[in-house]
Amino acid sequence: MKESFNADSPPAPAALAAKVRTLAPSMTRSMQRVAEAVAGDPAGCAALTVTGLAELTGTSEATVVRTARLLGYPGYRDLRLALAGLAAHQQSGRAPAVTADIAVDDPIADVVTKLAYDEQQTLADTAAGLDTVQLGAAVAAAATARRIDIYGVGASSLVGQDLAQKLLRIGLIAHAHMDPHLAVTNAVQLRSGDVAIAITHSGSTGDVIEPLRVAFDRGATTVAITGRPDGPVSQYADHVLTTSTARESELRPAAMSSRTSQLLVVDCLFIGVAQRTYETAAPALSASYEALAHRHTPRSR
Amino acid sequence: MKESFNADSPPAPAALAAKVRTLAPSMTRSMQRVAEAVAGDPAGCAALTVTGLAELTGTSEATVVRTARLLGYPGYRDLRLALAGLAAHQQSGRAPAVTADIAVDDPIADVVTKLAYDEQQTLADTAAGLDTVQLGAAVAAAATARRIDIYGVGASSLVGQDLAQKLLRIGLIAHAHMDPHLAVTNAVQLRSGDVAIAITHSGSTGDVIEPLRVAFDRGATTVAITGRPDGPVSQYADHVLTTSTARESELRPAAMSSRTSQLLVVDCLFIGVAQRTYETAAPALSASYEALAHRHTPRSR
DNA sequence: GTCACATTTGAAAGATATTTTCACCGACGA
DNA sequence: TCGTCGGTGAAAATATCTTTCAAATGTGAC
Repeated sequence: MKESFNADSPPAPAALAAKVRTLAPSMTRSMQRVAEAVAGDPAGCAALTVTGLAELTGTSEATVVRTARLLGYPGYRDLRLALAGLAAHQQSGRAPAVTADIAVDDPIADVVTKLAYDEQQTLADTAAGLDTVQLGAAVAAAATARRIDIYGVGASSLVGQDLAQKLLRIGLIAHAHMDPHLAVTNAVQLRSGDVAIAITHSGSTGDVIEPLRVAFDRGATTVAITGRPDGPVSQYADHVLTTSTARESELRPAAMSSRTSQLLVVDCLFIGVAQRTYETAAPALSASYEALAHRHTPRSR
Repeated sequence: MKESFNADSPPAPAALAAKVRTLAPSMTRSMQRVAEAVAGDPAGCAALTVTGLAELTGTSEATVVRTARLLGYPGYRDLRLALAGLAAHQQSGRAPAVTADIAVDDPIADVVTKLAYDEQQTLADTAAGLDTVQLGAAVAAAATARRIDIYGVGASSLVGQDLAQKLLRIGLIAHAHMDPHLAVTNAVQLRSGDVAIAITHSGSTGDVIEPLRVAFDRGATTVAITGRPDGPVSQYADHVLTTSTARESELRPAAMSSRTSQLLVVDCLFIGVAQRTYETAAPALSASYEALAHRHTPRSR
C-alpha cells in the first residue's frame, strides 16, 4: 500500500509543541484537549494506545486520530512513533530552561533573560517548522521576478519593509505597501512572472488578503507568510511559509514573538534570493555599503 | 507453557547494537537475521510493521516478535517505539556544520539552520552583554516621560518604529522619526522629563546623532542603542544600551544581526516600561487587541 | 424564541497490526 | 530407520487503529 500525503505538512521532527500551538486555533475543543496532553507529556502519551489517550483526555478514539491527522501524521500510530522519538530526545539532554512567564514584578535582569530565551525558542521552532520546499519555491520565484510586492499591516508592515529594503539593496524591484488601498490598486498591475508576498500573523487580515487575492487572480506568484497556514490567506497563496506561534502572555503580546519568527523567514527568503542572484547581488551589496559609509560622521574612532 | 521468558533486562535505552551482539550467540539463525536488520538500520526498521520486517528479513512475524522479546521488550510494538526514539536520537546527534558561514551554494535547508543558529547566538550575546543598570535607568525615564522621541535611519528605523508602535499601544506618547530634518526640528521641542532614543548600529550615524544632541542639550533624558558604545553617539547619551555585533558575511550583512540584537533590547525596554505602567498598560493592551480583532475577516476556521 | 443548518463528537463497525497457537520440518542420536 | 526435540512459519486469536454514521451541540436566520 502506498503512503498517503496528508493535509498540510510532513511529520514534524522535534518542534511538536510549536506545531500544536500553531494549529491549536483551528482545532475543536476536544482536539485541543488531546493536543495539549500530547504537547504536555510526549513521553507519557507515547506509552498510551489510542484508547488510553482517548480515556485520559476524556474524548474518543476518533478524536485522537483526528488530532494526529491535523498534526500532519497519517494516523495515531505514526504520531505515537514520533512522540517516542521526541521523548528520547528531550530526555537525553535538555537544560531546565527558563520556562516561567514574564511577570509584572520580575526584576529587569530576569526580563532580559526570559525574553532572550523565549525568542531563541521561537527561532528554533520556526526553523524546525519551516517547509524548505515551499521556501525554495518562493525563493526561485522571487529571484526571477520582474517585480515583488509585499503586503503587511501593523507589526507585519515593518517586517515587510525590512524585506523590501534588503531586496532593493541587491538590485531587485521590491516594494512594501503599507496602505491597503494603494496595495490593491498596485496589485492590479501584477501579472505572471511577478511575485506578491503577504505577511500576516493571524492569516485572516483582510487588508492583506485582498491585495494578495488580486495578485493571485492576475496570475502573479503569491506567497503567504503566516502563523495560521490554514487561514483564509492561504487560499490565494501559491506558497505558504509558516511562522511559529510562541506562547504569549499579557506583557508579551503575540505580535512580539511573531515578529521574530517572521523576520527569520524573511531573512531566509532574502538570503536564498541573494544566493540565486549572486552575480548581481554581491556587487550591489558592497555598493550600497560603500554609499552608506559616507553618511556617517567622518571621524568615528 | 510460555514460549520464552524475557531474558535479562528492561527495555534497552540506546545501546541496542551492543545488546544485539551480546545476545546474538543465544539466538537462532532466523532471529539473528532480524536482530541484525534492527541493529543495522534502526530508523528504517522503526518504519516497518511486524509483517514488513518479517518479509524484509525473510522470516515470519512470530520470529520477529520472539526477537523483540529476547531483546527485552514485551513485544514488537515496544521494540518499534524504542527504535523510533533511537532513530531520532542518532539523527540529532549530528548537528555540526552550523558554525560554518553561509555559503553561496548552501542548500536552502542549511541556510535556515545556520541563520536560526546565528540569530540565537546573537540573542544570547546581546542578553549577556546588556547592562541591566543602564536598561533599568532607561526604563525608569521612559515610563514617566512626557513624550518619547525615537531616531533611527535605514534598518534601525524599523526598529524604532517597532518600539514606537508598542509604546503607543500602552498609552505612551512615542514617535519614531524617519526624516532626519524633521527629527531635529522636533528635538528642539524636548525638555527635561522627555526621553530621546537614538538607534544606530555603527554609533556614528550623523542623521541620528544630531537630533540626539539637540535633545541632550535641551535637557531631555537621552538613550543610545548602539553596537559601538564608544562611538560618537554615546557622547550625548545619558544611558547607553549595547547591542551585540555578530560576525557578518558577504551574504549576511551586519544590518541583519544587529537588527535582531536591537529588537531584543527594544523589547526589553518595552516590557520594562509596561511593567512600570501596568495599571494603564494592561487595559490599553487588551483594548488595542480587541480593536484589531474586528479588522479580521469573520470566518477564520 | 424557534427553526434550519453546519459542526463537533463518540459508539460501534470495519480494517490493520500484533501476538499466540499449533502443526510441520529437519537434525540428531539410538 | 525411528523417535524426539528445537526451530519455524501459517493461520487463528487478540489488540489496536481507522472509518462510518447518527446523535448532540452549537450557530445564525428569521
